[in-house]
Amino acid sequence: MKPEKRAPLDRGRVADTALRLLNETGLEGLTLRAIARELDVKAPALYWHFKDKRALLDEMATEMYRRTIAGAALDPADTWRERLLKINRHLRGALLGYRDGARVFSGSRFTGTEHAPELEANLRLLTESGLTLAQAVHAGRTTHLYTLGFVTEEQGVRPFPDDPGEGYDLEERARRLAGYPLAAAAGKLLFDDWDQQFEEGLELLLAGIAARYGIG
Amino acid sequence: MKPEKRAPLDRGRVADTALRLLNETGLEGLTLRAIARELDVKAPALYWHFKDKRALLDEMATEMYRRTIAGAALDPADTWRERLLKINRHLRGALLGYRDGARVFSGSRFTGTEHAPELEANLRLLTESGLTLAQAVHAGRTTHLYTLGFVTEEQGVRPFPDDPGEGYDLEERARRLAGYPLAAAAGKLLFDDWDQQFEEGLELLLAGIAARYGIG
DNA sequence: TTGACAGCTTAACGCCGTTAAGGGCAGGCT
DNA sequence: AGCCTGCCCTTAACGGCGTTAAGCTGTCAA
Repeated sequence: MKPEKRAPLDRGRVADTALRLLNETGLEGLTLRAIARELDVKAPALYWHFKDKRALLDEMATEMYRRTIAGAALDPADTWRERLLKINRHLRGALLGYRDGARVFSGSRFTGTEHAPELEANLRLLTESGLTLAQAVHAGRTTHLYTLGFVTEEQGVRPFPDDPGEGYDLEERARRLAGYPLAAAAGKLLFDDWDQQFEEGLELLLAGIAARYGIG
Repeated sequence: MKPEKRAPLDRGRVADTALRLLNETGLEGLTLRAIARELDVKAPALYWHFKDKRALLDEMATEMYRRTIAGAALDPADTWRERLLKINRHLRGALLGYRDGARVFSGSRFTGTEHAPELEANLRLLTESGLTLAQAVHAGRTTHLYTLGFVTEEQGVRPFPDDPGEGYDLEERARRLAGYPLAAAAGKLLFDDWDQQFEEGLELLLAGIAARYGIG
């Protein structure tokens, strides 16, 4: 009965395992020791593959991005509108797929240049739709940062991807805000139906891009 | 020679001191021991005033918000456009006033109901400008989350409030992105002139609100 | 057979948030 | 005067964290 030798690690396997573990533990509980245990290894072994924990988190964010664009199926015949919608919906979907996904993602920097082809394609599509390069950058970045801000908030209030409900006591909130009728009434709008909230914000941005940059 | 007795602590003094210290140490270095040392006290003393570190961070965020609206000078005669501009510019300014300000702020929940009057006033102004309550909520929330996302990114790239420059090597970036001319050219647009970038995103949102909700 | 080097372990360091237990000191009651 | 109560803080310690130093093991080329 041999001890069933483990195959040697590599950056990819570590990042994959860490991403899987993230959904069980959350960012707080995602320790190097826990990741190492999952890989049947001791914590300092990870330092052979990553300079430090930041580098591992960066790799995780990069992998999240890889999976985002892999599932996106970008059609070169998209209109600028469809493209911006797709990108941001897929980004939100990918971030929601991991507990604390938005916090991990927006705290990290990509490790390689794998994001470049997609960025290039998007900029090309937007400029060919009649935007200047600067306008295309503004449009892409503003929607991107809105999406990050939105999902960060969403996951702050509703930490678990599959959790249907609140964790946030709306009744209690309404009681505290008696005397502020509009603010109180805003509660169910603010903490309900995240999908529709997100879509509405995107629509506002797209309408603004169309109006301000004069494209259809 | 008496040991010059210290006045007893309270939540406010602790939060103030922690906010001041935040600018020296950053969020990573903001430990309970460091805060306690600054207050001439030992770390466990803080647990008399706060249930745990989260509660202290929440109080810090609330104090940041208090200072934001204190400096805002909201005019009841504002148009909806001026109001949304003011709110979000002031919010960004306040967040930029602290190292990791956006991360502290968006990871926290307010401790009281002090934000209610301002929220109520803003909703009233927006609805009186011709928006439904739901539209007002969408407009306010979308701009708010854009601002949070923007400053989070901004402070991630440029951690120090007073730091004029980059920390981000644009030349090296351009070299890596050779072969992706649009992406490469986007670099100086992306990492330069943050003020103007922020304003442009706000303008997109305001244009979208005006267009989609049919107000002037 | 030797040597180099990749890939891992063991041991330890200093720091973290947090808890348990108790000390000092003010003010009111008897 | 003596005592009690409750506030505000200290000392000591716990388990866990990221990280480093040093050394062990196996593989493979010379």
